[in-house]
Amino acid sequence: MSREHHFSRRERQIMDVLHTREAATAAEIRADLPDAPGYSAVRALLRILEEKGHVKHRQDGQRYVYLPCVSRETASRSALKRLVSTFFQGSATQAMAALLETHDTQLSDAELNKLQQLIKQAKKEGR
Amino acid sequence: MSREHHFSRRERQIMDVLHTREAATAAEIRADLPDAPGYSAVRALLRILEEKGHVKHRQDGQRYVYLPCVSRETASRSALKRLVSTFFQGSATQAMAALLETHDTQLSDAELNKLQQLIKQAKKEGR
DNA sequence: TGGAGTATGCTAAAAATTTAGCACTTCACA
DNA sequence: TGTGAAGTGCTAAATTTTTAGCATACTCCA
Repeated sequence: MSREHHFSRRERQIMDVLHTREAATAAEIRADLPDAPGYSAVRALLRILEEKGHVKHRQDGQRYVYLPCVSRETASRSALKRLVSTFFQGSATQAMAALLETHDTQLSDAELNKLQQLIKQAKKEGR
Repeated sequence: MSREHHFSRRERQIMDVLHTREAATAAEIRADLPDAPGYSAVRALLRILEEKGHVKHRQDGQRYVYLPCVSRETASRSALKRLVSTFFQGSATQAMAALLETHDTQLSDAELNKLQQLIKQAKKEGR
């Protein structure tokens, strides 16, 4: 039993869908899946993910709505961490620089201001 | 033949190792792999990855050194893009905020200054 | 020169993932 | 009230992934 979240390909795809949507039915998940398989296949995967403790469901009327066990925030943090360590030698700054470059055309002044604010705050808290 | 890089679990692990190290021999890769399998297994995977065009090798003396076909920069961009869209509804700003929060204790003033600089620059270029 | 050490190539088997199919339940409503 | 639509549970099969094993080549050096 390995500790790490070594999701299989489909498992990861499903987890991604669940994290972007927060919650979804099997049918909705299926709709978002690349090369979507049959409905039963999705449900089988969900059952497995549930057994492994990565997903839970609640009953909504007569159908199931699935959600990740881990909050989006937690999951995003660990994903960021992995990404930063894989591609940026652990430097969050480099990662942020890359984000700025890639998305610069889409970032409004308002957002840039917000970032400046955040950085100022970080400076204060840093000492 | 699907367009997307739907790596299998091991394939992804290997690609990650290759991206962090830029280049590595089969033995080195194996050493970095979680739950490392046998040496032949790693080599087999590398052969597959090479067939699929994700990895190439050059001969160094009498052994192979493997490298990703795609530069770290390119790969990191697409990884960031995916992550931002999965967890932050496409908002790079939110992702950067998360990076600031998670790593704030580790960010030196110097780095924060650098970031401020980058943001200023983005502002200028933005208009 | 010949044996240990370290490589690669290849193939087939083991294990895991992924999938479809069938049986059954519930609900809505004609 | 009975028929279709939409859902779930479960099982077994198809496919992919993952692995080990064996044959072979090359280098280094005693």
